[in-house]
Parts: sequence; structure tokens; C-alpha cells
Amino acid sequence: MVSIEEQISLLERGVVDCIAHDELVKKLKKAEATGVPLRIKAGFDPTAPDLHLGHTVLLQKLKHFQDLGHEIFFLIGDFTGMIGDPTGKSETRKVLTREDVARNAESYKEQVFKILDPEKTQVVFNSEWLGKLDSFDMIRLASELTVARMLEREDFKVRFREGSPISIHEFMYPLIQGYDSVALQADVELGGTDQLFNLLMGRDLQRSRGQEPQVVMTLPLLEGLDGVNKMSKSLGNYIGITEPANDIYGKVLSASDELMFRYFDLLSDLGSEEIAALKADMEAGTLHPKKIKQQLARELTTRFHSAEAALQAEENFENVFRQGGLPDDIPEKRIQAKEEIWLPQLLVDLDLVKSTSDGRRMIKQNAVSLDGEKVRDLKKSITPQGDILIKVGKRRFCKVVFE
RNA sequence: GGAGGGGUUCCCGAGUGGCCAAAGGGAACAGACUGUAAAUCUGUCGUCAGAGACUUCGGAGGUUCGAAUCCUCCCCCCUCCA
Repeated sequence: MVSIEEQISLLERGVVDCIAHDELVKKLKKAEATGVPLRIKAGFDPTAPDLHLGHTVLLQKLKHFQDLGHEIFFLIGDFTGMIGDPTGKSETRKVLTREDVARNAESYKEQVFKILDPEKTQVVFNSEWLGKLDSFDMIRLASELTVARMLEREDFKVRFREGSPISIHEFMYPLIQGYDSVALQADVELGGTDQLFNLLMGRDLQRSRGQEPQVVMTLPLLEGLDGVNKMSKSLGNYIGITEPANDIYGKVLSASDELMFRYFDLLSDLGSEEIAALKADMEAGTLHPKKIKQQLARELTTRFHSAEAALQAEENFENVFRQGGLPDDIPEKRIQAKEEIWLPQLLVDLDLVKSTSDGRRMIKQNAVSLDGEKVRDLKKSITPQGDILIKVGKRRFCKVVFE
């Protein structure tokens, strides 16, 4: 039996806020005494079925709860997804159909269960209860919060100050999320630090409806590969957990040294002392930063693939980038052609560049090679026969096969 | 409902009749240097088979030899007042 102290130490590791520590202790004790597991809630957006490392920070924490015997409610926010949420001015989110949601949910399960135990995880949809609320209920819900309080939320405050649009219905989201906690009778809700406001809303609503308020725990947002912005699909700075081993390995290695330790802290299974030791060795100059980064890359690649795949990815990486060799997974494309093809045009056809102008630029910049030979001639044409290995820049490869 | 400000290329942002394919910054991409790191330096950064041509400045019309710039209508955003 794991003691309460040990449980707390595991559960609070890496957590930014825990509101409130004492309540968590009390809930854990009660669960132990009564044998009734705690209900742990975490909400996910139904639009993004591609999970990346940023999501795994939270999933790993859910796993901790799960391993201690508690019940996980993996909530898919299909209700909000079906309404569409035009947050920000740039991207109006596309409205999802029921089918989209169902498909995305399946994809979620596939990915999430790489970390969580499917037997002990309940996947729920908030349309189940939100869809039943009528306009009276909605307005009553809205009456529970003032605009001033709503504007306390950082992103609303910023957008308001900067004159960016805020739609009224965006104000409903925190309320709706809070209502989810009421419906699920959540004991604990996990979320990113940016979710703090919404998470706390659940406490208020639970309290006003006579429930014991949930404990709120926030986890840090993982920075993306650029080291500045949070990891997100739309910024393209992410490492997806379903990506091929070579990509996961390569992307980890392309992270900056500073970021590497951030990733260690938030993603690695290593203990804090071991991480500190690595850092100390690096600073002392006895351990090359690349070695440390490779260790991280291996660990993460192993997590989502296998130890063998990780080793293979490492070999591939060393071969391609250290020795300028070729990767083991060059995409092969078949092209049907009879006449000579102007090289920039061929590059476009192969999706290696976005336009012939772009292709010309690449050639001009000495970035294009055919079977290992640099091309300098902008007028270069290719005679369609046999196959050719084309390389653009450092990481765009393609083997063309003419038929 | 009233008054005012604004919508420019991936993003921010300058540009108020020709010198504008549109300053500057960021991002991105390529090259050099490396550890595919960071930093730095150099270059590129609408499309088209390069000179030159063509399509771009919220949308649609119009004025003009010539419009991102002026006019009309429309759409959208913001601020203040109610």
C-alpha cells in the first residue's frame, strides 16, 4: 500500500498549481477509507486528434492517478466543438459534425491509450449533458458570473486591452467547462496552466450546487521546438506521438540545449537527481550536450515506439546528418513522363518546392542535388529514365522513378 | 442609434496618385560555421521558362494616361457616447 505522503509526492510532482493541497489530502484519505476512487477529470478539444508531447505532460499525470487506482474521465468537448469557437480573429474554427467528432474520438483513444489504461479510463462527451440544457438553464448559468470577473482571465484581459475581438459566447466556455465538473461530480480536474481560470470555475459552480469543490491541478505548458511558443500543431513546432521513430528522434535532437532540460523535467521518467547530475556533467564539460540530448531522444522514441526503433532512428540520424548520408526512409515517387522535364517543374511535381520560382531559388542557392551532385544550372532538364535521387536542402529527399 | 479610428503580402507594420511586387521587423527557407543545437554571418522570401510579363494591398464598382493611395456602395473590426 502506498502511503498518503508518497501518493501526494507523486501526484504533485511537476504540478504548477494545486488548489488546494489540503483538500487533495482529505480526498485521498477519504478514498482510501471508503474504497471509493476519486473521479479525475480532464477535458480535451474534439478538433485535434493529433496528440503531441505537450499533451503527454497531462496524460502522464492522469496515469499517475490511474496507477493509484482512481477513475479517469477523459472528457471530449464535443459540445463546444459542434458550436465552433472563433477564438482570435485569424482562424474561425470549423464546425464539426457528429461524424467528425466520433472519428476524432476514436483517434484520441488510439493515441491516449499508448499512455493510459483503456480498462480504467472512461471516455465521455459533454454534449451528453450540455445538449439537455435549455435556454433558461443557459442564462441562469450565465448569471453566475460577472463581466468584471470574466475579464480577470488573462487572455480576455489582454485581448480586451489590445482591442482584439471577444465574442459573447466565448464567455460561455468557462461556465460550460465548469458545468462539466458539476455533471461529472469531479473530485479533481487537471489542465494546463492556461486553464486555471476555467478549472476554478468548476469549483464555484460545484459549490453553488452543493457539491464538494474539485481540486484543481495545473501542469506546465510544454514549449515547442522553437523554445518560445507553447507546443502546438498550428505553429508546427510539435513532436507528435504518432510520428515515425526517425522524426521523433530527429526532432528531439533539433531542440536547443536549454529546451532539452525543460523536456527532461517535464517528459522524462528520470528522477530529478539524475537530471541534475546530467546538467552538472554538461556544465563541468565532462559530458557533451549532444550525448545528453541523444539520451532524451532515445527515451522518448522508445516510449512511443520501441527500444529497437529508437536505436535504429539513432543510427539513421547519425548517418544522415553527421555523415551527410541518406536516410533509410526516402520517399519514392513514380512519375510518368515521356519528354524532358525542366528541373524546377519536376521539383514542384514532387512536392519538394512550392513553385517553380521557389525551385529556381533553391538551385540558385546551391541547395539541389541529383544523385549527390549539386545542380547549378537553372535550365537543367531531366530525361525521364531510370531513377534519380533528388535532395533539396538538408532534409528533403525524394527518389523519383520514371515509368 | 450617434461620433471617431481602422482592414496592406505567412504574422506585425510603413506606405495617402506614378520612383510600389510595396520600407522595416519577425517567422520561414537556403548557404557558411556546427553537435541537423543555439548564436552569428550571407542570401532568398507573389506567380510565370530568368530579360520582361502577369496577378496582389477587406469586397464590388468608378475617376484617372496611371490607384494600396481619390470617389461611391457593401462587408468586417476597434474606441467613446447612448
